[in-house]
Amino acid sequence: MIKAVRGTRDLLPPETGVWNFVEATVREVFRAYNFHEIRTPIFESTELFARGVGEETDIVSKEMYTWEDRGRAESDKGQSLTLRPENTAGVVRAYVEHKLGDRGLQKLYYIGPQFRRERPQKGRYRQFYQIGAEVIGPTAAGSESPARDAEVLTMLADLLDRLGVREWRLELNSVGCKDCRPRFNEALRRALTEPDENGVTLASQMCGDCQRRAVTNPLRVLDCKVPEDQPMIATLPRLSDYLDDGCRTHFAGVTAVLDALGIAYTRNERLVRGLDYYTRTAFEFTHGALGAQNAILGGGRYDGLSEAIGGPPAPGIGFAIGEDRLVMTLAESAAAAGYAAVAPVAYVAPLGAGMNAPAAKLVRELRAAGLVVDLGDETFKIKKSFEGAERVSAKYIVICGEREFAADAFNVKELATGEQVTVPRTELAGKLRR
RNA sequence: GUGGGAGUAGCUCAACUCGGCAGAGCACCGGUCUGUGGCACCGGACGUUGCGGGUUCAAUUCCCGUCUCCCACCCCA
Repeated sequence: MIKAVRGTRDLLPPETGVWNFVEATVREVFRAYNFHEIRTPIFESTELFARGVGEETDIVSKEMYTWEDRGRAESDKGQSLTLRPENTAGVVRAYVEHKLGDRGLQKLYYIGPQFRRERPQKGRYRQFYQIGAEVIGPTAAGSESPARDAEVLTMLADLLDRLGVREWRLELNSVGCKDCRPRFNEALRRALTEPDENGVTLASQMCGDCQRRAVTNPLRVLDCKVPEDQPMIATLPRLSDYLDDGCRTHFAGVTAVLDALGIAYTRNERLVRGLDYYTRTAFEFTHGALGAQNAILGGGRYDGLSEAIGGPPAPGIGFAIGEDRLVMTLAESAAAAGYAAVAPVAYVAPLGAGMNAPAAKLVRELRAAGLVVDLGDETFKIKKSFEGAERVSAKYIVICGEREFAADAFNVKELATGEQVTVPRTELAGKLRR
């Protein structure tokens, strides 16, 4: 048997109803904040991700689905293409390519599959779905303002509340900018790798991963979870002490709005993000029901990303929601269940040879009237038609035999009560609607 | 990429310890019941025991390999 490949899966009804509920709610909430949808290609030039996401990140260095696309002619050199591992780089590429900055501040959102070749586990798939949004534009359009960060965070809080997600937590930090972060990085590196009076470095006493990170990416030492390392991490320089005035003021601007709106957050000094492009504001919304993959969504500001891929200065802030994980937290949401459980109002049961055609005509009329109607088959015995109606949870069954079509009036039976009435064709849609 | 657990009917699970015809419940299909359902009874189909190899007269069972899922690390959403 041919099966879905490792790390991919089929989404089946009724669960697809929950996904539709999520996406419909997303579109509604994002629209209220005046975001517009953008759809970018599923694959892009490999170079986009190498430059945008960062050559040194795990995503680019070992998790991408990359292949050589053959050239047009035999002699042409092929082009390296990659299935998108995230969507921000694609959106910024489109922003640059279409000079969207000339139209002012852009508020864009996307919903779609992303691909990373990781070992699958709960809440982690090789094809997974992200819902994301980006605010990006020229500085003059206000793209750098902390008001935009706060607006994005507020929108997310609204979305989670509207979806019925309970017990989410917002963790917030500022990771500094291209000016102050290198200073902090250097201080961190020194603290980790400079020998003390006994000639011993701090890093050498930490776990293997941290010893490696101390050299390659000291920032990541901060979110090490090895218990033995925690006391040593506590002695390291604090990012907040190294933020320059601009970053400090910016962060204060974000929290001032959140405080005024009563949106709860936790300052997490050790929240650093894995993609190179993040600057200043970094955040995560977490949820307890997700096991080790507890981040429902993450995001932050990326003021240098446009330049990194060869575009004009275009500060921005965005996030990505792990839709698979979000749906997991919605298992008990009444709103999602209600949305998913839409049943047809009626099941039309043609009874006897030659009844399929007139029944099809009748059903088409009802559907045109805006009703959700299902249809049986003339070969079904009446018992089987009732079972079919039960199976799809129809409210009514409409019996359509030769007698009914002759009289142009139909027996309508409410399945739950057993109540049955005869209704003329012209009044049928009205009866079913009640 | 690393470590641990698990794969038997569409679903939930037995049988495995100590090798001897692969089973139950639910679901499915048909009938009793020809145009009024849900119940009941009777019957049916249920399977390459994840896949491949080995040991054996005989393997779901023991051994080896492999794949997939789950959990954790890692990473991230």
